[in-house]
Amino acid sequence: MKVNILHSWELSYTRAADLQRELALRIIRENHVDRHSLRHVAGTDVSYSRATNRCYCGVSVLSYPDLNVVLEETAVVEATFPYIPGLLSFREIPGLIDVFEALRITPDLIIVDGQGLAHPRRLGLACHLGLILDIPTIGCAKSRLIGEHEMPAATKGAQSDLLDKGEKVGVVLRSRTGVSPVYVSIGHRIDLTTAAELVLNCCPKYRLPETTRAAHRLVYSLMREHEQQ
DNA sequence: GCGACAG
DNA sequence: ATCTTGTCGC
Repeated sequence: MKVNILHSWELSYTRAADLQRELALRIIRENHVDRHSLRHVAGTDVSYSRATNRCYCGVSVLSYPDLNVVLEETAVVEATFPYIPGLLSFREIPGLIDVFEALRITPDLIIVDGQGLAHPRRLGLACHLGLILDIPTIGCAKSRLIGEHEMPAATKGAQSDLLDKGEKVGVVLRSRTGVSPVYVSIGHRIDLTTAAELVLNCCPKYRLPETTRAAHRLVYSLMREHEQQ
């Protein structure tokens, strides 16, 4: 599919942070997802090899609402940008761009493994990727980057607000009864209520969305065969 | 200065 | 994320 690169990926911390504040102004917080015409939901993930300094990137496209894998694509690139909290997208997106350029389907929605709006400058990985692909995205992270919240009830579906400086930037969602919650925030072209609802619909059995689980299996097995471990 | 800190 | 086996609990 077509990808708008938007900018360079070799930046200093200050330049990258400035760029994030600038790009954040372009994020569309209104819902553009029609849950009734939703057919293809994608999940992305990246695995790293400490030994070879390589990134294994992948996307799994699943049918919705039955959640079966219909198409997958991968890419292997050298890691250039280091992991810096708040700048994750500069580390992971270059490889993901390769993946989406090779993908023969344009997903209706992407659930990203990381934060969206729940970011210090309101441009987490999900927002950044959504802008570049111009596709609705949701950030679904396994742990917190910023914000305060109470713990939601232990029952699946329970949620509590994630607040940062008084702004509601996401929800802490119990995607499965009795396990630690996930952090959901909007990426691009969707609203928080719809985002939480769709993430829940993608978690019929486990804590993480089936999209994320499929993408994780994809890149992890790819790394294993490439590294011969 | 100190602690926090997606993957 | 990765380094790594078994083990506690529903």
